[in-house]
Amino acid sequence: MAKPEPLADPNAPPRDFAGLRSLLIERHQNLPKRLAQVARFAVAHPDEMAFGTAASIAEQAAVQPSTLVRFAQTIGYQGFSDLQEIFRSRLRERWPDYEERLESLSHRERDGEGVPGLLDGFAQAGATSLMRLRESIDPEQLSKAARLLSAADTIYLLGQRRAFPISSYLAYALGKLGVKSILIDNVGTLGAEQSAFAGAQDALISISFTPYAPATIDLTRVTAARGVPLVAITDSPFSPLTASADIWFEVVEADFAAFRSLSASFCLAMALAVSIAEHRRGT
Amino acid sequence: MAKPEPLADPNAPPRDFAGLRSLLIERHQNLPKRLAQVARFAVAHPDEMAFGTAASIAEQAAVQPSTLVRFAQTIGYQGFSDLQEIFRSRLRERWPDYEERLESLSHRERDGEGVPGLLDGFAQAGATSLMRLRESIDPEQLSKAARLLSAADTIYLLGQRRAFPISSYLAYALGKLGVKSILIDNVGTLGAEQSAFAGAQDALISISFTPYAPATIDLTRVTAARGVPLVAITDSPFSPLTASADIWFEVVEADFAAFRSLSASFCLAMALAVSIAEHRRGT
DNA sequence: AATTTTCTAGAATTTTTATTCTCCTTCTGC
DNA sequence: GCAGAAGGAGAATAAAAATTCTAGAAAATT
Repeated sequence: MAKPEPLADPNAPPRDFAGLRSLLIERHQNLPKRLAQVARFAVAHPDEMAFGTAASIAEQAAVQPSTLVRFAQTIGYQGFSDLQEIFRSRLRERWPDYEERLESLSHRERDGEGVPGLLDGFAQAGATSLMRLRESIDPEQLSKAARLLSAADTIYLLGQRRAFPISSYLAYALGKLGVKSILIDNVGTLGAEQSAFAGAQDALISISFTPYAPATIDLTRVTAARGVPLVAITDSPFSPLTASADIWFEVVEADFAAFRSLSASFCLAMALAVSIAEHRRGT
Repeated sequence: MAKPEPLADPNAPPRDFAGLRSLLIERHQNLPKRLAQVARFAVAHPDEMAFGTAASIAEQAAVQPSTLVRFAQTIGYQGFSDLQEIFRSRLRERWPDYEERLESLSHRERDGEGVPGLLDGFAQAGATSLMRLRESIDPEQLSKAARLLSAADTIYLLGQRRAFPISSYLAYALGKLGVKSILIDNVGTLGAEQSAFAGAQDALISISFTPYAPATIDLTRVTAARGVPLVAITDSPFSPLTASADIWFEVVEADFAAFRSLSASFCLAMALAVSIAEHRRGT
């Protein structure tokens, strides 16, 4: 063992931002003048530390670029780039990859914490999705969609595979709200027949996420081409649904363990259903 | 004026993220193949665009680094670095902190009016449900359920009306995870026939909430009576499902505008599905 | 089908950026 | 106030990154 592995090295620098931050705060007073200066700057402007180049940061912190390197090395990192990685990771919201997850999952399982980790993970993904949804949906769009849909005689609902739970839920909710709707469930591949009588006086809600189910795409296209107003719920502006949609919503769901949440999509669906009913009542 | 100032140049590329994003969405279809590919990647992974180097981004987007430069120049930027600056500025601008947002979520309800308030309301209900779920589910129960279900030959899935989205989602998720399952959708009231071959070597997941759908109750009772192990997801200890269940989970969903959230139920379903698969893999 | 134009991959080049090194300055302890 | 050590500035170097260039492939046009 000529080269001791830094597994539990107490001098090893922290790999996460929180740890680094407290380390800087703690050590900052017994650091040489310039290095303390850098430490203060780093704590005060973590964003700059993440994005800037050594030169630009040095200028703002009023030190030499080389001082930044010395600083990083004094703290215990390999160099400035190594240190910067920590600051960048803070802004990266990305979940660890699937493999890494599974790895840690099976490790924690031994300590009797495996399964609850799943529950927490999905709960977290769901909550994140809901937060994002609130920020990304334009109320005006929602209002417009509700107006368009409330004018429809019958609302046709289309969603296959992963989107099917949402379309079937909409059928349930609209029914309860007294709004006439037809669920195109494509049983027996009768989707074309189920949607055959939709006309310009009706409307269609199509829901599809990557990888877009061909049935949804095709049925949506032919139905919209017949002049049926279309509201789409999908996950990208490049989705095949957006082209023919009168109004479309982009819902980006967070994922965990390779499974995307559905919380945000359901939330939007519920809001849509209720606001259609409100519009109808107001008429 | 030898050098015209690009003040109101219509060809000038946007300097803010929102503008860039819509520009990409708009132009992406009349862009060459590779450049369109980059546009899609950029919209889908803005974080990567902000952090990565040209080489790393190129690899992930499956193009050449030089293509990124061409892309940036085609859009109107000086080069890749110039373009990247936009993506970075987005992360610099505002980094919303989680607590603050949660706070605003619970307070905004009061001054919510009409349609936008709906979205917030459902988001809040969903988030609340998820929080409660994390606290109320006993990890040990979940683990036991996963063990029981992973021992089954075929997993039968039953849920009607409001619970149907969940059972149909489970059919999708288990399929993707390579776990044999059958969805008892009761089409044509053929539920009894669909579940007829379930035996002691199989298992049943029944999902039902107040007011419990008669079809779910009846089918569950007769199937469980035949000795099929039963895991139930329901909303009360007094639910008609609990009596015959080997393991049951109580999921209490928050509601808004007379509609109960489904977030927690989905979250539990996902956790259950993945942990069944984990158990299987471990065997 | 032929020709022109546009587009792309990959190598070559230039530029930018981090790091190292040397020499000078500033403290510290006696 | 002097010797010695530690700290710091700035030039020099090495590494990495972006950009440009060129030949060839693909697409569009005639």
